Amino acid sequence: MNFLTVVPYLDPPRPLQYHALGGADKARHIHTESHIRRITLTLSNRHLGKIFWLPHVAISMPKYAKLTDALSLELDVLNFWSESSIFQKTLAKTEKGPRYITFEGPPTANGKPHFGHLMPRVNKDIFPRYWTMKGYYVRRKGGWDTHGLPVEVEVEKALKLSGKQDIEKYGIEKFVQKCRESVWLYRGEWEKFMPRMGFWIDLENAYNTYTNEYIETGWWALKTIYDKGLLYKGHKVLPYCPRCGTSLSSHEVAQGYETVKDPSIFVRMKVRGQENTSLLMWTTTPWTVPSNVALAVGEKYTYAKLKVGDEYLILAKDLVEKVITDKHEIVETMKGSQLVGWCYEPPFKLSDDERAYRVVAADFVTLEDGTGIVHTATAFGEDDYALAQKEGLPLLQMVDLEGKFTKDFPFAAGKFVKDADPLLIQDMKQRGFLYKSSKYEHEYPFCWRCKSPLLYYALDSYFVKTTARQKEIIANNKQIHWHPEHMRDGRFGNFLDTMKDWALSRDRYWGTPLPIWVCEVCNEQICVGSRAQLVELAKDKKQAQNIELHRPWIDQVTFECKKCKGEMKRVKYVIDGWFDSGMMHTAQWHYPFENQKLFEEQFPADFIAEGLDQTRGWFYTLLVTSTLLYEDKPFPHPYRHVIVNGMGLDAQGKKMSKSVGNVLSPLDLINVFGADAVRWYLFSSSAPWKDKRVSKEGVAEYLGSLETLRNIYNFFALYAGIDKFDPIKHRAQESERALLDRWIFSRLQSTIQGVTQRMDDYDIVGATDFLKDFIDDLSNWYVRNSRSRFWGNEWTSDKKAAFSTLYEVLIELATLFAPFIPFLAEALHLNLKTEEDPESVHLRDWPKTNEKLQDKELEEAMRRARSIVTAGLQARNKAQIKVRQPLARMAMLEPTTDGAVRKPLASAYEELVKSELNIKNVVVLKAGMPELFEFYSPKLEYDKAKMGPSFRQLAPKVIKVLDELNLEVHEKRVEIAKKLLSSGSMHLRVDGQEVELKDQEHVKVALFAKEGFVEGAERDWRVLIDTHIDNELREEGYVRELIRLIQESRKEAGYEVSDRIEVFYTSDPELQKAIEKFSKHIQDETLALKLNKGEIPSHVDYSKEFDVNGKSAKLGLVRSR
RNA sequence: GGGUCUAUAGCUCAGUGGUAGAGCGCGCGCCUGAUAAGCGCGAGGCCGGAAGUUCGAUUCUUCCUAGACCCA
Repeated sequence: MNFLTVVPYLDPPRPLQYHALGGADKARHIHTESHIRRITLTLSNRHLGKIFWLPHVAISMPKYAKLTDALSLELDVLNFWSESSIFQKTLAKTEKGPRYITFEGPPTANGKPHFGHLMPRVNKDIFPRYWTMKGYYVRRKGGWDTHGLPVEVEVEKALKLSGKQDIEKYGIEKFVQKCRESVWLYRGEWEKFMPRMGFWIDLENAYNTYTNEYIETGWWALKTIYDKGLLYKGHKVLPYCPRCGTSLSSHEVAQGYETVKDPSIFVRMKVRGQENTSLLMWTTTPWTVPSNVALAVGEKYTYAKLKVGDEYLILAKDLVEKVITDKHEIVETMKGSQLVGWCYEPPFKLSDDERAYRVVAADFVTLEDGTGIVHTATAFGEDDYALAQKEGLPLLQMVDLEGKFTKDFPFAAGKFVKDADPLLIQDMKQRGFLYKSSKYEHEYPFCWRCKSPLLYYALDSYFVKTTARQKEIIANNKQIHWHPEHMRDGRFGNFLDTMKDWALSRDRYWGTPLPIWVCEVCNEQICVGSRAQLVELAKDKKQAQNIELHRPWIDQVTFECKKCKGEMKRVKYVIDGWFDSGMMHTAQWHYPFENQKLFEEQFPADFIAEGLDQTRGWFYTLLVTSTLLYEDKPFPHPYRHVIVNGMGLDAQGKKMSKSVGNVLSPLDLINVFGADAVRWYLFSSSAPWKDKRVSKEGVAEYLGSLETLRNIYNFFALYAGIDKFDPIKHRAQESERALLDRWIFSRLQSTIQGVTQRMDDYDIVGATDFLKDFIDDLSNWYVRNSRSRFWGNEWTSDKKAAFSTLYEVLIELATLFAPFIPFLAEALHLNLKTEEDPESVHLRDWPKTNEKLQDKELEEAMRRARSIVTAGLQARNKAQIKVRQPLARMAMLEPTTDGAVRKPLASAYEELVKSELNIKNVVVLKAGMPELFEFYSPKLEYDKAKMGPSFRQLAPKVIKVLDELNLEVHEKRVEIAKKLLSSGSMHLRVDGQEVELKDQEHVKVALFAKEGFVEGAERDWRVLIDTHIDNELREEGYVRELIRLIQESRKEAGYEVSDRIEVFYTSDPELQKAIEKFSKHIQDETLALKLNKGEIPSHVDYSKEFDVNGKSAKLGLVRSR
């Protein structure tokens, strides 16, 4: 059953493959990757002459093929998916089903995919796969974020342009064209990366934020918001680069902080009406002093009036010692609130406004630095600006957009502000306003592009009045299920609580143009909400008909003002790119212009996923736009569940960044371990929202379960292949299933239940825990104990049961694993499925728990059996008797802890325990049973603390007697213990007096392993093994050892599992006796047709001398034909 | 500077108001018709630091330190 013919040569090169013809299971793959240290070419002799080197050629995958190399497996599976259109088929299958909605947070394809893109995408893949298998139709429309400043910046770099002047010189039209091309720079990489990681997404129908349709929906939204009165023009203080002539986004500002020394000046502000008295103000930006309009104080703080020399200075009392180094005395203290309303004389009086130059209260005043009296220049700080709004202060703007003083300030007109600092300081000093000056070290933002110091600048901007709907937005958020939960009221909730209006406009080129036209004459304003409206209003309708909605073309469209017949022109702005991506819930469908039904069906999303850094980004913009637009829709929208993933850090826990050079590309990892391994690592290592220290070693640590899964399958495949197992023909009836079979089925049901529950709760790591536990049980208990059941020659009902069970478990397990590791799951399924099964594991239905097969009692009983085995192995370990040496008997002490009657080991489990521990008989001991003392020796344990109160001065003597009794011979102690247990008390004669000691109260019978026995314990089980080895046991031990040695030799000789052999041997006489006695058994076990005693002939394939439990033997093997 | 999160074994992480667990790694041993596997045992931690609440704190509170993210 081959499912594959040719695998295309995918980038990067697949590893060289050595393929031995004559058995796919003998194939070995060699990687050049360093993680595989050992290269094994242990091919059997027969194959050695037939090794072919076949670079880049696929191996076809027969039924029950051995799965070895994850990379070729995944490439094969990718090929299968694309050739058989499996993704499309999963969609077709569920088309009539209920809807499960996800949104794709669009990436920008002008950067290469990195690890930060992989992390949310594995989450965005697993849930759609899961819900699809549950019968839901999960449309997975892709999307591209193609607008915005980052794109412009990339293009500027590429064209070596710097700033807006350069761009305009270059030509906006040409520039915009370049932007449009630039966004697809790495599209090819993205289109390779996403499928390679196993991410199923519909890229053919992906939305794209720069299309006219997408923009039109944006316009519709803006118009809707405008009509609600929530779009307005205002001022915003923004970090601004005077050289580039643009404001910077917060992200850009964050990149450019540097520690610098700025002047630190203390300035006297002379109080009006008070002789010789000044408020002492502090600032680190002398150039803003001319624009000062107010001083801010904290109402609650205490301020002190000082006499310094012959003048009076006022500042916060707590800062006096820090600031005033001259001799001084406090003459008066007052609250900040008492200062409010005072007027003062500034060094530069440039405003005639009577509201200027007074003291106001502000809550941003701190006593950290300065004087507690804060310089307020309303045009140059966000706090200052807000204060001006609140207090009605005038706006004094002495600096132009190039960062130079205007002619309104003749003293330094035309000078760049930073250059004017020394002049201003000098001037204030001369005129007696400067109290003192020094240097101050602090963090200050610089333009990351040109290194100019940024100025905080009040600029015209259009705003969305989000604060008008703050209550609704918060209420909406309350209904959203955040994972982790603390996001809702923590980081995200706090952000909503301190929400500010959204500064929407950008004085840039490549973005959705703000659809507002303003009359040049009368300032009449129109917000356009559609292309149709644009045409209707345009002077040149033909021009507007098919216009490209970007700058510069859209700027050419003008209207005639209905009021004054003047010309209306579009404002020059484009809008924040975040508005685009935040509108994807609607704009991806070009709603409301088309797709009405589809939109209603696909809104809101059941689930979205993105990184923690999107808190203020996508999570916020989606929520805000949706809350503002859809006031009638029930909360929550536009998403119900959101999984926030942490960041990808390097192995040292540092953020990955290009400049540090610690970036690990996702493909680097995938090409070493495969996508399944990377996915499994991300799913199972820790909760999604934890930061991940990503490294090859880290991924390798989590390979365990996957390798075990592959090994289980390979075990099955080996025998299924040899015996030509047919799942239909050899299917065992339920009644034929053995205890172990019923157990693993029950465990499987519990696992299905657990995984389903966790996945329904969006708890991925919880789901992987269930899967890991099951894999462990399946491998270490089911397969381990069932091996011999797969070996028989005849199709007995037990063999059928074993094969059927493991087969059914594996195929169900592949189904459960499918959303997690889609490749390996698919490969397993392809190898296991019958004609009746769907062609892909991803077309299967999600398993349902079959309660009939679930038996909690059975699972618990098996746990007991396993505990006993563990305890038994522990005892063997202690006694230093290996498992291969059979032992006569073992005893288990039935647990009675907590008074609860523990279920003993049911006899059905006895065989399991016996074979695992290689022990012939098992005895169950109950407390109080006389047989106890065949294995255990009793001692009397006493509690000194209780002796005193009961026996007073006799107590020490009673203790002494008890100690002596404990030194008696075993038989004597048994006698005492029996008496105590049967009568509940014991009588001692001490100092001529008779005392009675009560069982449990004064003394207890403690049990210790009798000589010749060794104890082991696990959970509440105690187990004793009889270490006595008689001759017969010793002989059996020899035999078992010998069998193993022959098996090992067979392997060394390179024989097939089913080859018949002939054995030659010479040995120690004692050993020889045993061999003769058990020859039939040895022959059966090793497929030996003959055991020849005597010298090893020279023609044997293999011979070696061995030490068999201290006796020497020499073996020689020949294959019989 | 502010907010949120994190800090537990060498590594990656669980966990609990009663002084701690898993997986991997390491050491020792075992098993082998799963062999690039499998099993058992063991060593390893004053649960980031300090203070408080409490009979008792790794767990709750506060502060500090370090890291991450977001905001300034």
